[in-house]
Amino acid sequence: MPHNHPESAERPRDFIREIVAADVAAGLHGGRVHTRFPPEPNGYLHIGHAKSICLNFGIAREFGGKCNLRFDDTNPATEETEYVDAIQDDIRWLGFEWDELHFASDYFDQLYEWACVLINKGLAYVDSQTLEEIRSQRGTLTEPGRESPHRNRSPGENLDLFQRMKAGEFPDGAHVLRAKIDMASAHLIMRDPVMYRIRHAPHHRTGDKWCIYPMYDFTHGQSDAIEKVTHSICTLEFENHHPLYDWFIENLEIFPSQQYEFARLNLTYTVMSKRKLLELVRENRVTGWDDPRMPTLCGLRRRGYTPEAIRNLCAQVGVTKFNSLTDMVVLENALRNDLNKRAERRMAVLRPLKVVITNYPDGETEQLEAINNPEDESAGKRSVPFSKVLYIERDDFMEDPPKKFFRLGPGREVRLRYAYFITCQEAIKDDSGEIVELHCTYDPATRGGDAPDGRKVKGTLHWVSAEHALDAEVRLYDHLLKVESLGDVGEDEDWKDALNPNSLETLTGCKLEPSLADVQPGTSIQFERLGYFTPDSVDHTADKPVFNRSVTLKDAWAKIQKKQG
RNA sequence: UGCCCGGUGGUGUAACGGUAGCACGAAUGACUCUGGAUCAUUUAGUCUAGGUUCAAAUCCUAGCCGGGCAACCA
Repeated sequence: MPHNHPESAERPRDFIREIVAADVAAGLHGGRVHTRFPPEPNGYLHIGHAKSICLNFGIAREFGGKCNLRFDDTNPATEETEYVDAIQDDIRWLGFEWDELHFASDYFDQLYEWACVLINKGLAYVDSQTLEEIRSQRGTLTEPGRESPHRNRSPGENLDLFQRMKAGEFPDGAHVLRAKIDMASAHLIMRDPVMYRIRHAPHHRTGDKWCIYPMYDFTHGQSDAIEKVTHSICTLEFENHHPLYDWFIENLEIFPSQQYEFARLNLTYTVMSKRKLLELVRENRVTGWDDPRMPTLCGLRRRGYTPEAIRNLCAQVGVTKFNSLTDMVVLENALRNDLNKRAERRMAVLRPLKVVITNYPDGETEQLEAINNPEDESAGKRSVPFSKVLYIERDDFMEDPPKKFFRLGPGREVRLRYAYFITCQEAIKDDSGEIVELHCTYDPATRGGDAPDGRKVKGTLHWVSAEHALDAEVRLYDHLLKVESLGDVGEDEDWKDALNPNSLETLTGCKLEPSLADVQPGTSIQFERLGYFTPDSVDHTADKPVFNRSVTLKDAWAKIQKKQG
């Protein structure tokens, strides 16, 4: 069976795209492809949603089709306009634009009519039992359920009751509209599922118009049908709903949208449940939905992640029905790969150690030329001031260095990047024995960083001139969780005990090279040898710079230490 | 115990009855004014047992393991 899609040969393929391609080839719906992304506006989008967004919008783009954004807003208790706005911002930021914007709540009138259709067909009835009664009759995994005493009410009676439910004659919970399917079905979901419940609650869009609200199952497929969605792609937990999805469409005789399920994205060391993320926000475990430790799109954005990196991750993980757990390093690598090509380099010292160049003239300053991005010549060059007193990273000096430590130690010579070779002559300590300052000498002949005699050094350090340095706060982020997966947490334990207590480390008194004064939020910069950083979009000001670490650079020395340590 | 869906190196995936491939990780080496990047090499896999077939990761059967389902949530 040959594949005749040469135009799509290089695209990432997956089982859903193959189905779509086959449907197009077969001329289904005239070859039209229409998808939708259907978030519930009860929280912010996270990177798991990004996978769904890339899939749905990506397929539409690749097959010349359309993709709608539809808010699945059938539960007035949890949904808010704040989320509606944020979700749209995040989708656009990720790089996608919808063809049509819809709200399931726009279909409430149509849905009500369709409920009446089912009542008239004898396929739906009003049940007046309590929630507990209905629950107790549902049966178990192995035993069939029992039929409600109201199951055989006449269509006329049902219609009357349903209209009065809508008219607001009854309090919450007094009645419910149920589909009349099969209380003995092996599919629990088919045991007369609830279609409508009474909720005297204002809705973020329809206000007080309704006091009955349709359930997800009685909304989603029909919304797809109304919009003539050809491929309704959702995550695995809706697989069980598939027969019901089809049942409503068939019995209503409406457009036959087809549902397909794929596995949601799971990442190590983080949580992807909206409920849990909301818990972190409400309990102030994080500063908000956009806390840079959060896996939300706004959190990742503030952290310094780029849309490209997130889209690349989604392409790399693929689309399957296998319930997988993707290593966080894949995401981190996607960011490094993107930023390595684009981010300009600067020097910044996070934990400063003072260095005095004893043989350098007092009061002199010279400008040294530095390359902005070795991966991109068009990024040009800049000058960096050098003077007698500098800062280097505390980690770059060891009093008693092991063999594999290539940096500074007593009597050792290293290169200061773009500047000079220096040799450590003396480490000055305070009364408590802590090293407070290094005295070094420099070799004037090595200006720029090369020795005319061909002498080599093992290490190159970043540095900042003390006199010219900018003071800054730098926030270092680590995993939200200290365990790979919440699946490792026992059911009797509080999942929040798995939160990493060291997920944020705030450093003050960091020293930046002066050119960093101009960096605007939204820009990613590599601090050489340290990682990629970005000004914090909330707290950064020119007077008081605040940088977030997006991701570290790969660190071979740290790896050696870890292996030996 | 019922129903639905899955199981390919450490991780994520490809192979559509015909050479088990790719990426990430890991390891080694080269190069390097970032212990970054880059380049090269290596590592390691079809859940099990039967069956069909010239040929099975792929089809069939059974088992094992994992996920989901008993909200008036989505």
